[in-house]
Amino acid sequence: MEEKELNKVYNPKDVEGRIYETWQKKGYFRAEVNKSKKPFTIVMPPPNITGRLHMGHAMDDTMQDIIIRFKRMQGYNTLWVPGTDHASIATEVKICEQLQKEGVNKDEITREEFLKRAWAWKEEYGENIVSQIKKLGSSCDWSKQRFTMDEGCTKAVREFFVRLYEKGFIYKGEKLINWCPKCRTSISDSEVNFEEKDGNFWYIKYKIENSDEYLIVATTRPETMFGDAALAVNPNDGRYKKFIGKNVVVPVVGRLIPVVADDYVDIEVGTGVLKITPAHDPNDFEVGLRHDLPILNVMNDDATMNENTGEYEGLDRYVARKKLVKNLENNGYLVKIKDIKHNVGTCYRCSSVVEPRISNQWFVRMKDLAQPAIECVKNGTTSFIPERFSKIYYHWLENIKDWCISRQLWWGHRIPAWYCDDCGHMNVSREDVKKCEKCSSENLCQEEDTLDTWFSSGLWPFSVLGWPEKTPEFEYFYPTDVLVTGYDIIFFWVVKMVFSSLAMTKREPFKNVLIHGLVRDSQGRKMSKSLGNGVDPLEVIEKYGADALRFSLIMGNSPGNDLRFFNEKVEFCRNFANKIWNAARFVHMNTDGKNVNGELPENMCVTDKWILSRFNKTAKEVNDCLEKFELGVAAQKLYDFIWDEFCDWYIEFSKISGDKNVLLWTIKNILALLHPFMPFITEEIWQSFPHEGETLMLCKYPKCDENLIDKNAEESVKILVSVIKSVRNMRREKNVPHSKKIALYVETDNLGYEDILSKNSDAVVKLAGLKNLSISHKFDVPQSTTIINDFVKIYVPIDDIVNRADETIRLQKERENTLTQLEQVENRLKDDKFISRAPQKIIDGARENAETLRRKLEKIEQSIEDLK
RNA sequence: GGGAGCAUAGCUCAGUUGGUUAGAGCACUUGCCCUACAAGCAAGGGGUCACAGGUUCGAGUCCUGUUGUUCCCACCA
Repeated sequence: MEEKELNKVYNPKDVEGRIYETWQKKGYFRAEVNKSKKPFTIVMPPPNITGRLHMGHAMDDTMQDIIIRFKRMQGYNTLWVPGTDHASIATEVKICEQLQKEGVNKDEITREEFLKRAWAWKEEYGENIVSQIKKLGSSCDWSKQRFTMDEGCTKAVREFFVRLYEKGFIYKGEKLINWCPKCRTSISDSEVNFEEKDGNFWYIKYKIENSDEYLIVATTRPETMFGDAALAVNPNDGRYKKFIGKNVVVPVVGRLIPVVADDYVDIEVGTGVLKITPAHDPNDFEVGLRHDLPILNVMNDDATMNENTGEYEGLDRYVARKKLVKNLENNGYLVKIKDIKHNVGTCYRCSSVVEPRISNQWFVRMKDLAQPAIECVKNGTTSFIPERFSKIYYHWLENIKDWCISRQLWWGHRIPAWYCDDCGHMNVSREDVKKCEKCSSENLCQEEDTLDTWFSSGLWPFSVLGWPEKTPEFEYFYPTDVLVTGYDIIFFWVVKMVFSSLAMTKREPFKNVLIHGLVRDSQGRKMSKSLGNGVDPLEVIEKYGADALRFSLIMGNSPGNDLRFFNEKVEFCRNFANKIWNAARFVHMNTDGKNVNGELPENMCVTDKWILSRFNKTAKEVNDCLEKFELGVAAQKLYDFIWDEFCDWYIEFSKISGDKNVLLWTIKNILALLHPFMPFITEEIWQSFPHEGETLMLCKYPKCDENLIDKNAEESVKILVSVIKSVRNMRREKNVPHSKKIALYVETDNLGYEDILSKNSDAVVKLAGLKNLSISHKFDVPQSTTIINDFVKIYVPIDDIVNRADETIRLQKERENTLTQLEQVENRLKDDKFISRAPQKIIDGARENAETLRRKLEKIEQSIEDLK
């Protein structure tokens, strides 16, 4: 890139692709182990290979890129590892859909054929999202890109599984799990969403054996009756005490089951009698265990009724329900039907109603693994930002249940267990087993089930660095510094990474967890496919540019809070980019070919000193905010400084006076300070100025230089600005257009004020639209309007517009306002408690303020006097 | 049932460990092409910081309660 003329309007499309390619080609994103430098590591949450970039990713990746660019410019050896997730259920669903389109059913092809398709799918679409992430400007080390099912990750998964198994944390057993009949797999508790749906209570009579008496049970799922193992009542329920121990007849089915007493039964709910179906309800399962009840499964994988349901076998659960209710009604067992609303568990992937079901699955015993994960945050090894999310994290871990990790899917990490056909022994091993370790038989078959996706993504922060090998990368870059993710994924993912990491590496996976909210639509609704309200980040980039999108997702947003997405906001961020672009054009016009090198001169005028002071203060604030991950505030500070102080004031001043080296110095440092937020435009402009080094992204991040903080200069410019603003204000009040040049008399007995105003009179004349500026300690200007600001008294003679009566009224109003303010301050200063307890700094401030107001009041009163 | 967030200008949101007169963008009003920028410049109007108490010299900020609202967890008798 060479120096060249800049267009009048910034066009991101001409810039972004070209710059990104250069960055990548030059290898600026690459990180190598270098023990002489301090590492800073972020591992990107891997997007699903089924995914398309959405606003959530855009925000997540922008946050990470800002942090990583900041740290890179600070001199850290920064590594940002990207990658993708195989997303077992989501991808399997896609493959099945693809098959269906060809008229093929999943059971009609072999596992091998299926996997071949899945890999082909991954190859074809898996990189889509990667190219989209690049469009954002993300500076990840693409040479270290990983995939949760690549060789290394697979090795890590096996190592993790076997180690947990050997320590007894993994077991296989018949337990009640959530079953999705559509995906035909088990899913974990956190993968179930509860949705409120309309339903019914069916009140059904269960006759007591050899008696005319009966108990009435209210149920929402009558079809599970076939699996009833008992009725249960509360032992303290007087109504039913006499039935405890007796048998009842299951209607229609005719089977005898006992009435048991159990505290779980709530006397208040329903009829106070509960049917116990251990194979199809988690609570019933527990009750069943306590009373040693038989477990009778009544459904198939696809939620049709099974062989235990007689004539109902083969019917879908809802068809069977209808038929059964009819049957109950016809035979006089149905007492009544009540409409209710209740929460029904649904699959987080396909939204089908989940069937709780007894099943033989693999589990991780969580309790002992959870404890260190709790400790890790409690003792501050890992911190949540904002802190409040640690509460959610604790609550979840403290109430943790065993984790069902087996899935009846093909796409994923197949569980490394081999069953011996001869002796039945189960071989669990890191390597594929060819021979039974017990009987040496070679008749082995591997477990059909695969592992939950989160089982492998839980290892992500360390598996991507080479674990279980002790690679140099793992030794150097691990633990990572910060994880950036949304609050919706704390249970799914964050907790799993923490406990897995602690168990395997003995270290925390990351030092900080920066949590952000959801990106919502302009009405505050969640962006979703079904609502069709999603905004495509790529379209936004196309229209406004990546920098504008990035800035709009960050500015003014605080950690952990949701963000509403408005095109208008992107628009004003685009305008901001354009503002900088034009400021740069101005600098070029004033520096090109003029022997300006951007080195700060020895002697500077007050406005130069002022902008340097303001810049350094801003740099300090921005650095502080970034260290604390307060990206939204940092962006806001940059916006305010660049637009208000640099563009609106400094550039205007610089048209009159000031060293062009300071102008160039300031804009170049502004570009550096802004670079992590808006990487493309800052790089493009920086390249257009004379520069050292190849790229802005590897320049030193500006820090606050205390030597350039200049309190006097700031105070002086405050006076200039105040006078200029007073005049502009008066123009508006009196309807004097800027084109009408006016004479100005500034009265002050402060030599400092006089000095600063006379030295910068050109600036005041230009910016306030004056004919001339006179400064003295005393003026007598008849037929003039008088402005009294915090510093000086100003006379503006304008014959045709001054009206004595109006002037008096205006000044009296002014007097009232000032008086009220003065009273407030004086009251405070009269308060002994304030004087004795407030810090000296505040008291001094108040005194100074009172003095200023008093002087102002004096001047106003005198002016009123003069008008008489 | 348990927990958390939010409530600030017409709208969307900032507001650092409590500190003088509470900010921004958009929208609105008025005037401007002043040779970087009309995707702009200048100026202005608009707020009982949800309500009620409390702590404090001082509360948008801390504490308690109330109301409204959103979300998370638990839960399909």
